[in-house]
Amino acid sequence: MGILERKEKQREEIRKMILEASMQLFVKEGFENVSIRKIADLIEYSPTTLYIYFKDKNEILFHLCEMGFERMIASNLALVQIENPIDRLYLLGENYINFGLENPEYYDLMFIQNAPMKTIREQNVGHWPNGDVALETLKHIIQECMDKKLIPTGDVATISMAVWAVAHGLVSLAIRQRLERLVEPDKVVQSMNESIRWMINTLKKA
Amino acid sequence: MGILERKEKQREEIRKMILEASMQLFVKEGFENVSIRKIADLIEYSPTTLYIYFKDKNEILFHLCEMGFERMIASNLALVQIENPIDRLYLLGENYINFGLENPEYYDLMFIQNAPMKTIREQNVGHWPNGDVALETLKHIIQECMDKKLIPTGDVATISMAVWAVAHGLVSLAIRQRLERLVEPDKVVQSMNESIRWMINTLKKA
DNA sequence: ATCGATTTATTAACACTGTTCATTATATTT
DNA sequence: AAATATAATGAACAGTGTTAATAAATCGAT
Repeated sequence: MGILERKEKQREEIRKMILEASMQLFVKEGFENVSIRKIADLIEYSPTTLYIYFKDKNEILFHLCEMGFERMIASNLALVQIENPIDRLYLLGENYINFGLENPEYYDLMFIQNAPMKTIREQNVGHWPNGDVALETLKHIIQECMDKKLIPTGDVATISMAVWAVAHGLVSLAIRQRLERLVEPDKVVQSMNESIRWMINTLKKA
Repeated sequence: MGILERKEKQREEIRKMILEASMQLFVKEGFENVSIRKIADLIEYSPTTLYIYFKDKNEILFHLCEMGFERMIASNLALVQIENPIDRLYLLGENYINFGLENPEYYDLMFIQNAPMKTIREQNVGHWPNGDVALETLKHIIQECMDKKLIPTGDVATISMAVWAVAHGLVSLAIRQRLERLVEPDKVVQSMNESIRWMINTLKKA
């Protein structure tokens, strides 16, 4: 049955072409400028062809979202060396914030936009491979912090939620220009860093 | 010059008509279904007429956003009675979260969407009346908490940022279905409450 | 009251968007 | 070679925000 395999391979290759063209548009012109027609133009296919390889635009955005997570996970890789879990937690947070500020378009897709979640929900097995990996990293570090009594004990999910919320809150308010109402625009990043530092410090003291 | 006044009044009345129709669509059919054409249909004007009264759609969305803040500010009014500022802070957070969960569409416009901010930036005097009022409330309570040494001291803006970030992080992750990855969907709200409680407790202890 | 100017409203159109259907072209199987 | 399955397409639907040109109504001054 080598022929079916080859067909499947060809199919996968075109899917890859579509996703790469999408990503090219995405990084160059931003999220809003990724349209089915523009992707089709880039790979010199007709717009309707994309619907043979993907259910809809949301599915394409979902894969772009997963690519974003790959980047983030890669940038977290250096953290395994740090032994003190609370230092690791702090650096994870720093990494998260830097990633968000440096890749606002990816961040948008990963944590703000509805589109990727729609695809996940439509798959009856709600698969989110890379997203879940990133969350597991957080939970693991939090668990380690609690095991070593470095932060107040509690339910892992609950505390992970709180910590994630701080980081996401800061990043999403920042990239949506809401923090400029609290401090001057050119001091937003600095204030964000002070905020998490203050937060982690109060966490440690508690 | 009573004639110019009357003209201004008429103009303001049509603006109001437009905004009321927009809000009607907004609360009934949600944010995505507010289109220039639908608003125009509702008030039985042509779509282009709206551009005589508003610069663009963003400006209409900005006003809807302000209406959202009015609701939120109104629901915060009961807080002035509470004397202990940390209790007031806790209730403010609770209020914020409840508002977000009960009015996700408004919340979206107020804290997530770019559109209203675009209008604010385009006004050379970046006016955001109701948004700023809401932020002042938060800052004021934080300041009072610090004055009475109920939370660790620091820059008001920085700490306000951190506190806002927790609340906004929770709400925005919730309404964008991201928290369902951390706990089961039907336990999200409960976990959110536990999260802020844990957070405020560690704040108090520190 | 009429003329000219200004304001207000509309029609038509532009340049897009995601998506579907019917049709054609290509490749595979019988 | 004919029949069948797959892949690709053009045309179209139903919508989006927005603008330019045009018509209608109102207003100020003669």
